[in-house]
Amino acid sequence: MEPIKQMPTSTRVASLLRKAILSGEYSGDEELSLTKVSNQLGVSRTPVREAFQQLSSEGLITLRMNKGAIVKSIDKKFIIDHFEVRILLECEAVRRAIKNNMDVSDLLKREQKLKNNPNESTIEDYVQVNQDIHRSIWKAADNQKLFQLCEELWNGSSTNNIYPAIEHHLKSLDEHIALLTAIQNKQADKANSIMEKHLTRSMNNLIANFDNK
Amino acid sequence: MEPIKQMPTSTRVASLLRKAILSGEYSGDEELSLTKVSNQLGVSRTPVREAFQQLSSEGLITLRMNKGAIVKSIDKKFIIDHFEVRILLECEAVRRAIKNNMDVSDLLKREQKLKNNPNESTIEDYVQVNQDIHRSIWKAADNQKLFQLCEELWNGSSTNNIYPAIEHHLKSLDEHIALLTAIQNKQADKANSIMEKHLTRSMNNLIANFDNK
DNA sequence: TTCTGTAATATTCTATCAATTAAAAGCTAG
DNA sequence: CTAGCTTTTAATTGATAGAATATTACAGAA
Repeated sequence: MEPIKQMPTSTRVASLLRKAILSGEYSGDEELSLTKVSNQLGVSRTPVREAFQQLSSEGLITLRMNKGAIVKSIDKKFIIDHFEVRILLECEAVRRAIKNNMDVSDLLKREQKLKNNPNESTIEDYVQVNQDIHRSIWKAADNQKLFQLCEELWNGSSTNNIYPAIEHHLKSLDEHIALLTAIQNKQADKANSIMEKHLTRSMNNLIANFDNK
Repeated sequence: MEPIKQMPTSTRVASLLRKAILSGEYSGDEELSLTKVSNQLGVSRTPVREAFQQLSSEGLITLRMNKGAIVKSIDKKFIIDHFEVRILLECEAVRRAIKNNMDVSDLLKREQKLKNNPNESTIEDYVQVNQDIHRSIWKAADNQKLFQLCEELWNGSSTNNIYPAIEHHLKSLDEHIALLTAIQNKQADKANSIMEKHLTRSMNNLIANFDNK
């Protein structure tokens, strides 16, 4: 038996609420009752409190002294604002990764493998390699703060938490290969442009999905 | 008697620890004991825990499951990384502020007043107008996420928390006037360049101060 | 030396107490 | 009798302390 490594309750609660907020289960400006959430989830109030603070620091809810929390309304502008910053930071990360001679050979191999054997791969494989590529780029940029913010924006981006649509990942595959190739050839401007288009497409995908509800 | 509006304990503790960490009172990779801190400050463990999470989200400490927290080592690279991202974001904010026709007349008046009456102004006045200028620019950029991150970086920047040196603010005064004027005249590139120099000077100031200890 | 079991120590979660806020009932004045 | 203000009351959050759980250190045996 594998001793399943258990997440802390506060983190679990935060993930749950994050998912719920980003997927639109709470309407904007709705009040989040601390006690209600704790009762619904069957946990104590303390971990829920901690989850609230976590989400507050991510900008998904706002806390008021002695008055509880209200959820930010997730509208079109929210998504655009989010991705504009993501584009700014991730493009900078790509530039720095190229300057630091990032090694992309392993990632390229994995992407090629996915491309050649599309039927043997699960959706989780795509998600995993997708995340690995982005994380590797942030890492190669060699700037702790930049890495931290990229990760924060990644987690707050509903694309990865909610709708890992298969078509989206298939299109991303070609973009990723082009991106990695550009990095390998040290074509900074080209890599930059690909990254921007890649993220813009993700954003539009999300907005379209958002408008349909 | 005035009913002083009290900050939550967790926020107070977080401020205390943030100041301590940024000013180098804790050596890098030092373990922070939850119970010790709570005993030292004479408060319960819960608010300290919440403060830890706050600081963790700011990247000043790292938490490990059931193993407590360790403080990030604040070295030269930490400061450089921090300011490189700040420059990236705040320069983008300036560009957007200009595009959105930011109104700088009030801020310009306040700066001129400070410049003309240097003796009637306290250090707090400089700090206040300094913060107001930057915040106004972020606000005028009209991007919630960008604003949030700029504020986060501002708070995590030791310049404002620790050493509000008077000479630094005097030099900043001229830079601010030049910056605001450039914004008023919609000279995006110029404003950008001024902002970058301004922040770089802050950074170098901080590094010099850091090396002296 | 290496592995295992026990003890100590620190963290995480729960339950209770205290303080603040919002609302409802009651009272006075017009 | 109604409007407006005060007081009381209900409910929610903030803080504290104790119970449960996980990790680390150390001692003893293979």
